[in-house]
Amino acid sequence: MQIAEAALRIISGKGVHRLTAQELGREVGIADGTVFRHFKDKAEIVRAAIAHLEGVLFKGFPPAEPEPLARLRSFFVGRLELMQRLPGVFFAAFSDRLEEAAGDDRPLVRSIIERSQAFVRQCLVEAQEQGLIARSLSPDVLTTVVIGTLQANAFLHHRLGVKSPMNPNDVWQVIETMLVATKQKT
Amino acid sequence: MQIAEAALRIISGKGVHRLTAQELGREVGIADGTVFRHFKDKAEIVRAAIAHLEGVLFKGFPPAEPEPLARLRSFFVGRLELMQRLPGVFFAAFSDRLEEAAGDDRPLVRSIIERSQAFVRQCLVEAQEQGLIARSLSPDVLTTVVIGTLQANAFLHHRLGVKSPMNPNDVWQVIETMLVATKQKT
Amino acid sequence: MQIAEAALRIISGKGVHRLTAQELGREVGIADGTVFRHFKDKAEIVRAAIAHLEGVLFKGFPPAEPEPLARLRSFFVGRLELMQRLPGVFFAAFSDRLEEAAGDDRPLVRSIIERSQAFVRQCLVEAQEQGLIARSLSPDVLTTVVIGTLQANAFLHHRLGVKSPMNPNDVWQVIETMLVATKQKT
Amino acid sequence: MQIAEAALRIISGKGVHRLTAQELGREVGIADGTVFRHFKDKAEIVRAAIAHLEGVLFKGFPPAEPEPLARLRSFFVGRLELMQRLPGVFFAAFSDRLEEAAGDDRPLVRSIIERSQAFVRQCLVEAQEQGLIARSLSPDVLTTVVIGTLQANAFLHHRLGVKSPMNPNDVWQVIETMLVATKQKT
DNA sequence: AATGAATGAGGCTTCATTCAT
DNA sequence: TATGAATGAAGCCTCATTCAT
Repeated sequence: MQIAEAALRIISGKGVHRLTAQELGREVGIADGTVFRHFKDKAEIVRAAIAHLEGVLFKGFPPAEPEPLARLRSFFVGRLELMQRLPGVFFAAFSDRLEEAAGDDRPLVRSIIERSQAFVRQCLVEAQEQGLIARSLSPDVLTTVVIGTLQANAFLHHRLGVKSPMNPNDVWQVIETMLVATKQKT
Repeated sequence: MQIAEAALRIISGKGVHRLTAQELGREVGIADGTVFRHFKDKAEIVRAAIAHLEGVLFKGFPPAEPEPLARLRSFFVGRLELMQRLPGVFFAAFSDRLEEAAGDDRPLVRSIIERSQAFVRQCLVEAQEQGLIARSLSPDVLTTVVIGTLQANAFLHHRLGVKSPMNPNDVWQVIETMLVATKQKT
Repeated sequence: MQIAEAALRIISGKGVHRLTAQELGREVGIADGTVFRHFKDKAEIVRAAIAHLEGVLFKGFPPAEPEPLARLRSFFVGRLELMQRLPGVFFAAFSDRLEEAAGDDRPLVRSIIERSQAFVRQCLVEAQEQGLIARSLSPDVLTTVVIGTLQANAFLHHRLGVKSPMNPNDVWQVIETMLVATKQKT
Repeated sequence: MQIAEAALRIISGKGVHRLTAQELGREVGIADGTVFRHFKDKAEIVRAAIAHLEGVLFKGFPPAEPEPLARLRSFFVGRLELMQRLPGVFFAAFSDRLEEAAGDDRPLVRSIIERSQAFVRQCLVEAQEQGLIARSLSPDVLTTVVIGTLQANAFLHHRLGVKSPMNPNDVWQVIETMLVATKQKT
């Protein structure tokens, strides 16, 4: 739905406090009152915006590669590429703007994050089982490292306005290098 | 100032949109109008809250250790410990709530982030120069890994409400293991 | 626009400080907040009120009479008649209420005054050129005499609440008598 | 009283809406609350300001000259000179700022005006009785001409910010010329 | 469905006035 | 008398939501 998209664009680009019926109407090209012909109230609009974000983030998810690190790479690079294409939208996933807008519906936002997180963790655990990564490292910590790197990239890109974003493959290369290096060490 | 503290507490705990004069007054124990005898307007309150946050985050900064990785460890563990003591406040540093509240004063928020970032990068570069970490890895990427891990921990802790937070030293151990492992590999 | 009219009515009748959104709403028959669906803010309302005043004052302006004193008479009597019909509105033109309400838009108010003033002066200069008034008298001073008489009439009428206003033609007759008398004298 | 003076200065210079306890305190050099140690409430302050204005305007009043036109001249020139010395204060006499500030005490302001007006009228009537001015002219109208000229001068000076004010004697000369010219005419 | 005026609550801010110190 | 924090009532303005057209 156009309105959900517009809502997501506004929230992530301008902030929750700019998500008003008027602004939405202007963005979509309808009158302010008309917005409520399509959605019962603002909460419903925010829910739709979150659903829209989830759709964008998890299109083609999960990746099909059988190798856990290749699968993780695919996910990771995909997300960074998405970030470069749709910086605002991607940033929204890690921002708390959505969460604030969601009000009572925080679980909706949370599920987006947990879904990614669970996937990353699963890949890492498999990689450890296959001896690709040192087994001694806590998969929970490794998960925060991987997710965090995505997050920090979104952060730098969107918040600090970094000019030339890093190449997604290069970023992954560094992560993978570190992950597998731990094995040699032991 | 009591009000600045209360403002930071509200922003990071309940969100920007709950930072109202009434809420602030209630938190401090004064009437809403009285707030503006101490601050010209809301923007000034937010500025004070940001300054307060900066004070908390950078108390005893930068760490004095001569070894770059020890210095980084000190910073990293310190931040994670802070997070466990003051989850809301710490989370605020990475959230965009403050930034939204700051309005025109975004540079204030940005400077907090850039200061940490520059420190982390400097430690990593020194470590590379001293041969502790593989020189081939981009310091910018490594910086996002380290900062991102902090960020993801704050995220998990505050947003997903993880019950038992990880031990700061354990988290650092994993990072350091990965960083130095890259050297052996080459 | 109804609101502009009401605003002018309130400002000139009760004073700037009574021009509140509530009062305006009451006058027009809408809620206070609704006022701002039609005008961005109070300044815009005041601007509209001034424009409305200008429209009322300069309807059919300038008079078409070819003789300068006849033209001036027409203007003068017209203004005094207007004063008797719309005392509040007319008074507003000379009051500083409007100016205070206008805030930054003082030029709008000033232009109303200067326009009348320039017209009066022009008539007097022409009359001097045609030998109807002694050439020795400063046109600037004469202008203040004519404008001032209007002003003082508005003042008496509105501020001192004079019961029976003077007849506009009689007032003009006195002025004209004095103006042309100066010629004989020389 | 210093406070009364300051109040008059503020009202006539900056407008009623700037007459606040804080502004008054700043002007006089005391704290805002202290203002109410000297005056019961704001209305009392305004009353004092009006009394102060009356004192300034009517110092040495009425002039002692026996000739009515000389007496009027003395008054007229005196007022214009006052205007050039204290533009704000003088303007206040004709402005409605004071009246707005006075609220319920409008009679106080009115009496200032009526006192001047009665004096001017008296001079003119005497002049007519002595045959200095044509008897046919309505003294009420003549009074508005004289008072109005003062008013218009204050207006030009203060409101339109005219750079070089007219010479008081020149202005009076024009008025007197016109007044006495009417006699010859008959 | 669409419109846009209207409502009314809520948030920011100012200020006269009070009062403990 | 002086101070200045505190109060509480307005006033401005925004916005979600409703509703007649």
